[in-house]
Amino acid sequence: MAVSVREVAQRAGVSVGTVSNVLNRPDQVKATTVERVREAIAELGYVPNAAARQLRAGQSTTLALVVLDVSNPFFTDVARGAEARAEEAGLTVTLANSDESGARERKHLEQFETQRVAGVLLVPTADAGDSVARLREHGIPVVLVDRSTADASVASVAVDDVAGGRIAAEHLLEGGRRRLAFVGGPHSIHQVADRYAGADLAIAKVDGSSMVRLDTEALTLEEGMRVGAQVRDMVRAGEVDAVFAANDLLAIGVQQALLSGPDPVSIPGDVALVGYDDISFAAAAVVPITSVRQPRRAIGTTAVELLLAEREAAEGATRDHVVFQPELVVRASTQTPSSQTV
Amino acid sequence: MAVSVREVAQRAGVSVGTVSNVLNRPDQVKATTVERVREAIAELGYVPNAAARQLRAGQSTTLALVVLDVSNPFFTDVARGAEARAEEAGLTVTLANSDESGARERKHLEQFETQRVAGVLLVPTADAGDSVARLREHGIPVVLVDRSTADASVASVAVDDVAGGRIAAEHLLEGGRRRLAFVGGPHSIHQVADRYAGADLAIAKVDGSSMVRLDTEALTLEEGMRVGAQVRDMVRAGEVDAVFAANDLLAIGVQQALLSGPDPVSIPGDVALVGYDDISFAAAAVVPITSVRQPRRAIGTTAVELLLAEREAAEGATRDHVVFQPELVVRASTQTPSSQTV
DNA sequence: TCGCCGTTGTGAATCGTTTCAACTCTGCCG
DNA sequence: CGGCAGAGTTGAAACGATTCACAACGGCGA
Repeated sequence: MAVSVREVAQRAGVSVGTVSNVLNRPDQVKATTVERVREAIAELGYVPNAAARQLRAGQSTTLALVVLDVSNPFFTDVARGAEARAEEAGLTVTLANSDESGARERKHLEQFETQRVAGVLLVPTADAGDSVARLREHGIPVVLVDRSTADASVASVAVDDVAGGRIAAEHLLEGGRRRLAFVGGPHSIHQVADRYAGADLAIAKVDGSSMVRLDTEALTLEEGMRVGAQVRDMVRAGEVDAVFAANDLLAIGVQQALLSGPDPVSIPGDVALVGYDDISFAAAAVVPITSVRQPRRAIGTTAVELLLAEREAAEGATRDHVVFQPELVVRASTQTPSSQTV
Repeated sequence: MAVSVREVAQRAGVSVGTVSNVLNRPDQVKATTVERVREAIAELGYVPNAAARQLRAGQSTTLALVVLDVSNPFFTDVARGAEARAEEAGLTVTLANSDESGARERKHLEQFETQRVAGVLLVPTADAGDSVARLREHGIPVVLVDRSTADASVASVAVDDVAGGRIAAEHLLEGGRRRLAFVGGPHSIHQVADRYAGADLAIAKVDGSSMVRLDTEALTLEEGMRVGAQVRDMVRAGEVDAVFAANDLLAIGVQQALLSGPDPVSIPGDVALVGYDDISFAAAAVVPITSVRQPRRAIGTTAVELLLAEREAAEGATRDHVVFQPELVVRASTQTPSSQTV
């Protein structure tokens, strides 16, 4: 059934070693021989067996990228960046989804370990520590993505979420807002906690400003709408004049809730709104939403860079920790009341 | 470096065959021996090598799912369904993204062929024919997803897009609308063409009804907004009283365009709006959008079922072609003008 | 004691590729 | 004409797990 090098060799009248050479170092083989072998390959429809190749090589040419949610555009963009850079290095990327579940994450990582992947790019859940240690003990390089870790021995690439939270809140404060609401959760997600902490820093610097925390159970549109209904009442009551949402999905949900129903509140007239991630839906919302943009593709490419470096790195050497700075993209949802046509 | 069965065997004082038996048929090994081997495995941190296993077995236990766009919720839901069913069968699913490019699709399929995957679930681009034939010649079962094919010899699972288009248009006509606009494109995507054709059937049955075709270059939010601006003018001019968009992203874009700017038109007062796919954004839009729902998870699970059947199937047997019927989910965007508070 | 059976364990062969030391040519120099 | 360099090719060993024909063992009935 299966066509192997042996048969190709026979057909072309050469040895298996030569077939292998044609496949991997054609310049070391005489042109006419290359030709003959190529023909045999075509005639027999030979396809190399990746498992055998890998067995011999000791490891695969595949990188694993484990993300928290494949359907989140943030992660798909990171994936695209990683794929592009990996391809340059002759590697392939496979995508896996942990759905924020530690158990699923562990299952995937075990799976990847049996496959002897060339490396793992991991957007870790809260309890990834053990799995990561295990992988590294077994010689599989790991790069943590979107998370700065205390452990200096494992490389990471992240975005400064504290800074992101700070610039978002500063922007609102500069626009004259004083009564902020932070929509996000669960706070066990460190990105959420960091963005909140950053915003809190900004609040602390401005007298008379305050921020109330409205927790969500997930970073979804639905949760945004749920909390948005609450926000609407608080805006009407004058308790809140600005909302900072931990991501754009929440922000969009909040906006939908604020704008729908009888007697909607006005954005940015009654309340300003800032999101996080700058997904395309944010720009395309009814009132385009100001958002904090992260260099998504760059995160992916950098993660692969770090992984490649990791493969050479000495045992105990400390690893690189790249931290990108986020950027505020200002849109209609945070125009200052004064500049607003009422 | 690498721990193999040999070392485990030595440590446990048994032969490699026994270690293999402990791993694969523990019930044929005496309990105390199992125990001893398990301990050795744990102490050495042994992890089986998937490549070696696969080389011996002749094929992997991985299914490949190639989709047009990973970030489209439709496909991620299909993937979830497939994963769930595959897991029951002891298989793993890896996800690949063709980005609607025939070249990328081909590259992925070649890659999967070298990996000797257990099967391929393919959401095909226009020019997938050759690749599919090649895979099947080489003994890799293929199931086409989201596409009914003329070729009876390859299994497929699809949704009846013509029926979907028809029920969408019928719903609009029943609501008293007569001047429809179809927003979608390119029409080389068969789903788009089918949905249009289905809507056309409905139009043909109702005197005095018409449908104008507004082409887009892609099924994206941005394209929806672009065409939406056009639609707004046509609505104001009384040329259009209903919009049927080829998918929800377009519908949302159209809605944003209709509602924003000075002097927005009213939905569903001035114009009704129907989308397709029933993604969560559709329900969560400012005016919740009526949409055609497809049984997404079921598509995924069924695709895997067909693939499993395919593996047993005789050479020349004809394959199953499962066609699901879509379902209309009615929301505020198509309330009839009469029942509407003006 | 012998033969037989079932249970448990053995180890060599196998999968398809890559690697590498060794070999064969060819042509050329001295 | 012997020796030699270099290009081109060879073929056996190795990677790690699985398989399977067979061996070892203990128990049991005759």
